[in-house]
Amino acid sequence: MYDVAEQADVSIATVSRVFRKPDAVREATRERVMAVARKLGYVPSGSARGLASRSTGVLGLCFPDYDDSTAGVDDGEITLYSDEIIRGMERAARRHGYALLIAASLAGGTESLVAKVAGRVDGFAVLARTVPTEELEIVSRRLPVVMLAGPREMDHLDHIEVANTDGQRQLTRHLIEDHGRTRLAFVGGAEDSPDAQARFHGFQLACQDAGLPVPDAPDARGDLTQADGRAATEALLARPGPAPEAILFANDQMAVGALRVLEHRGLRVPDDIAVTGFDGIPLTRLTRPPVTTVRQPAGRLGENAVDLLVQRLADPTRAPESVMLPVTVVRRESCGCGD
Amino acid sequence: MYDVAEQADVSIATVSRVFRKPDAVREATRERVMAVARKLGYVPSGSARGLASRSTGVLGLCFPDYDDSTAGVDDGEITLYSDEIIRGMERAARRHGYALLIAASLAGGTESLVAKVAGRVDGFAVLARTVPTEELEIVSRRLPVVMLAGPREMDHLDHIEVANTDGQRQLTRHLIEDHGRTRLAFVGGAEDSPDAQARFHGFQLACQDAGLPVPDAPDARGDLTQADGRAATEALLARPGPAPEAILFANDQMAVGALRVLEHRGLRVPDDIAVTGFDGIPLTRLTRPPVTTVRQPAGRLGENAVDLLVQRLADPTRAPESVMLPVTVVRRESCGCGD
DNA sequence: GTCCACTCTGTAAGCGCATTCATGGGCTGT
DNA sequence: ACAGCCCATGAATGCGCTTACAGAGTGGAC
Repeated sequence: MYDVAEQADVSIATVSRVFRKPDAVREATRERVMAVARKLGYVPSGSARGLASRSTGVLGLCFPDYDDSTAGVDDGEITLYSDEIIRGMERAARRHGYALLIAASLAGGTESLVAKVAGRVDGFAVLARTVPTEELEIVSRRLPVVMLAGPREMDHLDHIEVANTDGQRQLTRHLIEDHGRTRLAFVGGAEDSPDAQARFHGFQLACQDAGLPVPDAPDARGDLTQADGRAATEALLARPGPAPEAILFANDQMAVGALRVLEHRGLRVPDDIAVTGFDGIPLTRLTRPPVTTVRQPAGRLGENAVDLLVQRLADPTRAPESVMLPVTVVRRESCGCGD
Repeated sequence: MYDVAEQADVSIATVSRVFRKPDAVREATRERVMAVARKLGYVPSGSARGLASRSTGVLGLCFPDYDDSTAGVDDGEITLYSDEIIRGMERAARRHGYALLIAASLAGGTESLVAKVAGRVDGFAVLARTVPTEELEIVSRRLPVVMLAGPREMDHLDHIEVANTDGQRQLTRHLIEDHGRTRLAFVGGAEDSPDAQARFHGFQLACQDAGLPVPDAPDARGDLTQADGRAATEALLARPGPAPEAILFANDQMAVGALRVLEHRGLRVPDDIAVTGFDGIPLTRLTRPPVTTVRQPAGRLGENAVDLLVQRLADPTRAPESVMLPVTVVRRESCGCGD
């Protein structure tokens, strides 16, 4: 910048103005500066600007590394949930003039989040359970943080969640009322998965609504993978007594896994047994039969996150907001609906 | 930082050391500082650090916004190519201690890339044709840039591409030699799509290899969407003379589109006519029949990009490198292979 | 011709941190 | 007990930019 100023025979302040508020500089001067800048290949330092202006123009997103968890064994088979969120955030951020900094949670100890993201952005979003609460607590005192999905752990943060409970409740009701299934089994996720919990709760509510017996716990649990879906299904079918008329899974991957087991056993879906999932991953529409599920608006999660951040940046005194994003029951063949 | 220093009764230099080189500070001091930092919720400013240390610890990625182009009409049906690249880069970047800044190309004029990304990162990758060459030219004088996919436009940049030509050539040879198809039709992309061009060229080479007539241009073109795939297929079938024994598409989306048309017309795939795609998107394995295609290693594109950047950062004098990533022919039913 | 009101540009003071260099204190060895 | 060393720390400088603030020029109204 100093070089540009010198060669254009102006002060660095003017160079700065040319880029920040071009209107404040006479046209002749501006063009002269621009020309020199181009010639010299001037690239303004984001760091310096950030330092001087106390804002970086960047928003952040922290998400878990799915490497060895939900990713689904079948390589790249699904658009990962977080991919959609990233995309949604990127779009929205761009609209607002921000860039997006992303970082999967790193094993690198406490320093990680703070050093990697918090110091470089004007605000950021965190996928629930990605970052230790304590650390969030600290960081959120310095800059806006919005929590994505999962329950609201810290009530002074903005927070966006999807209507897990309501979605599962609707889906269950559909099974009961529209398809007359009453012998239902629910396959949950790990006990510490809030989403899976909420979905099970929705299942409970629907049972209650219909006057069916309300179970205390899922009939089986799995780790949200296809393999666990298969295992859970085997387990359910091995139970004494009549087989369930429908199995509701806490997520799609498990439901898809179940399909294979059922087919293998000669059980027809949905005639002999209905199957449902949750999440709305693309895979569900491509299986045979296509799986009835509940679609999560992952992209909108990201967009809303940016909106909240931008709003809070504009007015830090706003009251923390908690948004509940609606979900959509997607009826397909696996529950008995035509396609 | 000044506050922390004051309350911990040390100088700011010591606070800095506690975070940068903890070993250089006596343990007692270090813990005292850490305690105060935690108490105060100290978050080091990335900008200031970047300024002082002349490096940001961030790598960047510029990619086109697929909003209204390749995205595929079927909402979220595919893992977008760039999603995989993002993921690959993020992983690799994290391994090397970098964070990732992403920005889809923005309509915001020339200022955009430079202001948004270049100034904030230590180096970045660009998906081919995302950024005007001239702008890249300028920026690449200041920091490492690696070009992803597409032909090598600037020979002083590091560059990674996938073996489009070779892949299509192999695939075509497979069709000819292993399935005995000789009446082939190729559906290309837009004329200014280097990837599609390269693939067509591979097709030409294979024809030549086999002593078949070598076409000058694709038999049809489309915009890489399913809709265009359908249209192209209709067009081909409407031509006078015998129908082709195989249609090779420049990408998967078009091939998938074709499947529907063929089924509708009562043509069996692959018995009456073989179909192949290119890219290896997940969708291809889920159609009926599954589509033979060529898988692109998108994730590895991203990882390699980071590797190149890191290497160049370590040694700016290295000679520019051009990496060609191998692709894999994935044989499935649509070409006549068993599944 | 004078004075005022603008417009455009320059001056200078930081922004929060890393880092070099100097300094002081403790320790070793004698 | 003293010289010599090293380790831990502090003081000071600068990274490249933004942004009041002030100053210089320009034009118009009187």
